[in-house]
Amino acid sequence: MAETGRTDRYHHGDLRQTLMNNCLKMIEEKGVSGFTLREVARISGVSPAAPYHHFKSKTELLAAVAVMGFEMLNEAQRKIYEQYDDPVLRLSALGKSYVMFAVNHKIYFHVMFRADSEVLWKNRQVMNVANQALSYLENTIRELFPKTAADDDSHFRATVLTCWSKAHGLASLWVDGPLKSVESGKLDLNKLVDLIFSRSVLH
Amino acid sequence: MAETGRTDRYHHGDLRQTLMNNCLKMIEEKGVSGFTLREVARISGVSPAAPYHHFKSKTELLAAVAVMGFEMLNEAQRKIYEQYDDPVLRLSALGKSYVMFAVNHKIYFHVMFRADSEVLWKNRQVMNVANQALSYLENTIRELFPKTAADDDSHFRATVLTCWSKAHGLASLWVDGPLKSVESGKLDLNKLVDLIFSRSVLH
DNA sequence: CAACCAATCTTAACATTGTCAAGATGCATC
DNA sequence: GATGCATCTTGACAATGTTAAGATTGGTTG
Repeated sequence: MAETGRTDRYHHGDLRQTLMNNCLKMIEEKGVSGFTLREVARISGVSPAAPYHHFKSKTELLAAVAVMGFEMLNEAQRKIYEQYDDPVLRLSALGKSYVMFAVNHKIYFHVMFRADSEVLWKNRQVMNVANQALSYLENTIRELFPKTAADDDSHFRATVLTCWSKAHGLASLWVDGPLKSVESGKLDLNKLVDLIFSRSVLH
Repeated sequence: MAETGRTDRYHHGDLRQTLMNNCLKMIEEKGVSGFTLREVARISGVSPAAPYHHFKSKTELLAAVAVMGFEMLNEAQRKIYEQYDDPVLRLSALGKSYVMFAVNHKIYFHVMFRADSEVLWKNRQVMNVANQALSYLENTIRELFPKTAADDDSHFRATVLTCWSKAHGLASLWVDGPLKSVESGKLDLNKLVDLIFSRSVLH
């Protein structure tokens, strides 16, 4: 890999952002497990210890990238949310948007849901921003299942999860490998997503 | 961790199996990313280089565990397949079984779909055994969408993927963390799975 | 029974990694 | 111009994945 991001000799300027960018670059080339703090530092033109002034550990760098990814996802979901009025249309559009985000930002999706998840989901910032992403889906479905006073909302929750599961499952299978090898490349993702989310999504 | 599996002084007997067992034990305690070849060797009462006579690399140990997991999943799916005659009932039972496998064998599921997937899915044995797991689902859905001669089976494929996605998505969200923190522990998984797979699964 | 052989295990070493402590450097502020 | 704080470096540490070369074993063959 080429050296990137070096500006001065000593001080850097925006090392934090540079590290995150080169982290993504490296994961793209070598995979999540091939990602190395030392090499990211090397590529950023900085000593192995430098990143520790911006991130507490290797995992926290990944967490920061994950947060960035969730913010992008949230932004996409928000746009969809505001674009549609009809809850049903909105719901399928949200699902499509979710899958498309995963496909168009594989590396982010990897880091968000794959890399070291046991540790990742203990990070509060990650949890908060992930919760926000979920809220768009919840609000949309809430309109379809208005909460009655003494109703336990298990039906509501189940619907939220069904929708989330379909989107997340398809995204995971597509991005994480199985689908690529198992179902080969014959499938048109666009058509597929349409089919999955167009037909009575609620059931 | 305690020392386990040591029998003789030099020769071991079934080191291969011992390594796989202790690998699972270690992942259970320290997570996938905390898993270490050297410590697995240590726990198994063997030198750091010994595992290399049974697995080409650390990743191939994980691949072997993944294969074992898929075989267990296949076995479970096969039983369900033979237990039900009606394709619709069979379908929802297969989905339920898939999720239940993930929940009851979290560590296997982790290794099968999480750990180092970029590398894992290049292993042929993994691909084959994963394909077999998929076949139960495909055969069941095929009965519901009989193949007409010149029909492109995009509808069939989409249905397969919808079902797989729902099951895999729910399993992933449940096992991998997000659901635990985001939706808290208020949900009864059994009820949930019933709800998701009982209502017109095909749509 | 003895000699051999292939499988299995060990010891020793290598480069690399994540991380930390101590010190150097530069920017801003008084 | 001196001071203080954030930022970066150097140097070190233990741990890891992996390999090469040699020791040990049990089974097979003469």
